[in-house]
Amino acid sequence: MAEPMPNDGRAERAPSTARGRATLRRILAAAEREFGTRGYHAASVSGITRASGVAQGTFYIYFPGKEQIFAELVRHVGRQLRAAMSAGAADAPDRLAAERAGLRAFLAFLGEHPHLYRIVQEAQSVDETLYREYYLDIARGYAAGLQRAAEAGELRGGEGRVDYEVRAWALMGLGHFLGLRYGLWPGDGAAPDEAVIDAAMDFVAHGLAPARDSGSSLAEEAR
Amino acid sequence: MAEPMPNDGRAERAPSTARGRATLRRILAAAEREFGTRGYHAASVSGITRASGVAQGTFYIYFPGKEQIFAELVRHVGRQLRAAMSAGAADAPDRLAAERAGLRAFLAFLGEHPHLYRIVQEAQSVDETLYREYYLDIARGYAAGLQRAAEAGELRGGEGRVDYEVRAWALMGLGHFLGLRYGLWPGDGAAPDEAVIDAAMDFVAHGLAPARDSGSSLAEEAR
DNA sequence: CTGAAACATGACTCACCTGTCATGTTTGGC
DNA sequence: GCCAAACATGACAGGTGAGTCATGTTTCAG
Repeated sequence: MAEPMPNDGRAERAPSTARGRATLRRILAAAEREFGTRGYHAASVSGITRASGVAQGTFYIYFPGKEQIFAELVRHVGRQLRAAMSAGAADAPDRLAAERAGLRAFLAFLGEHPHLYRIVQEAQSVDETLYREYYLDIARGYAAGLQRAAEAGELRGGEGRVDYEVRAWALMGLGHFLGLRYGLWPGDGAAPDEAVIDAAMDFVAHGLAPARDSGSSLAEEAR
Repeated sequence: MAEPMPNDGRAERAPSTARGRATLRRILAAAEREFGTRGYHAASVSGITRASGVAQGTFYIYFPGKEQIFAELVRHVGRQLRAAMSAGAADAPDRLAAERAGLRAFLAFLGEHPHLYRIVQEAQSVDETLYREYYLDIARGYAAGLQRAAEAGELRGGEGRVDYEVRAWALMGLGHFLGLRYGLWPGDGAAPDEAVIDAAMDFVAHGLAPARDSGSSLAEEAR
């Protein structure tokens, strides 16, 4: 215990002068570029200070260290992404339409800001807790929304809390991987987005099982 | 000649003596532990050599550098994971049952070897190409399998190549995220795996859309 | 106007790590 | 049993980058 904690005591405070606020903004902007293009480990604090035209020591007036500014950026990108998706899904007539609009907005965001999403993903190796919280947090609201929609008759009902949570994670994973494949990785015969979205929503809405309960093999194989 | 080329000419060769093979094995085993527990960047070649009881220089007899042994491990873990999933799904009666068995095997693998999957995921920030190839490769086979199953009437048919590819990516993402949530991240009210698998397969089979006909999903047309 | 607090500087310290190389030691084919 | 090739050693060169600190400079409330 009692290890030398570098980032102790002094909680982060907002700068109190206009000059301070401007400097902070420039540091954050430079950090976003630096982390986004070079990745967490290749990025350097000196790179950030150089790019923002600020001295090495100035950085440490605003952040205890490299990890903390990174965490700040991850949370910031998360807010942006959610805002974009909410905006996209704002006036959908029902929940399935909202899912479609959200997926479209997500893919669009990745296409426009690939380096921002990269920052979020890097959190996985830089600070697993941060990454976990990022998704646990989204999942909570997501699952609740799905349950509400089910109770409103817009989706098939689940059998319990777990069902909605699982669906939320399934949908997040689905979006994430389609985002990787069609949003971040160009070429390789990437299909036009609308076709991808149609195919994805067909799956989301109806699943893989053959049409109608033709009594086919819904094998309830035990263990 | 005499240009100082770093990792030139000499391709990686298998050791020709028993001693060499043993040393290589020990280095790989230590590297798996080192990368798996500390992560790529915190891991060090010196850590690997120390843990394997081998001198610093010996490492470079077998690998050109840290990145190369990491890539080797990623591919190795990939093979293990696929083998485990194939084995799990081996005698499934139909494609949906195979999906269920594969998901179960995947979650089990993560639970048993969390640090191995971590290695694969780290590839994302260490060598994006490696990561991309990992999934593109799996997706190819996956999509083909889904298409075959659809043509055999075990799944709903898609409208074209894109549909199957999208489904493959959707299913990989679904598995990945359920793996994160229920395989790698303990606590937080993680549900028992069978319940998770049931919920996941219900979604995979039927999607989210409300049942159109009045037929309750509880009615099981047993034959 | 003034002085204390906020902000800024950048050379420097310290820790760490990769990859090399000159020098041994072991192996196994013949 | 011999010897060339394979394998092994570990000190070290060379590089990087995070975080510190003693010393300025700017701001703004009073």
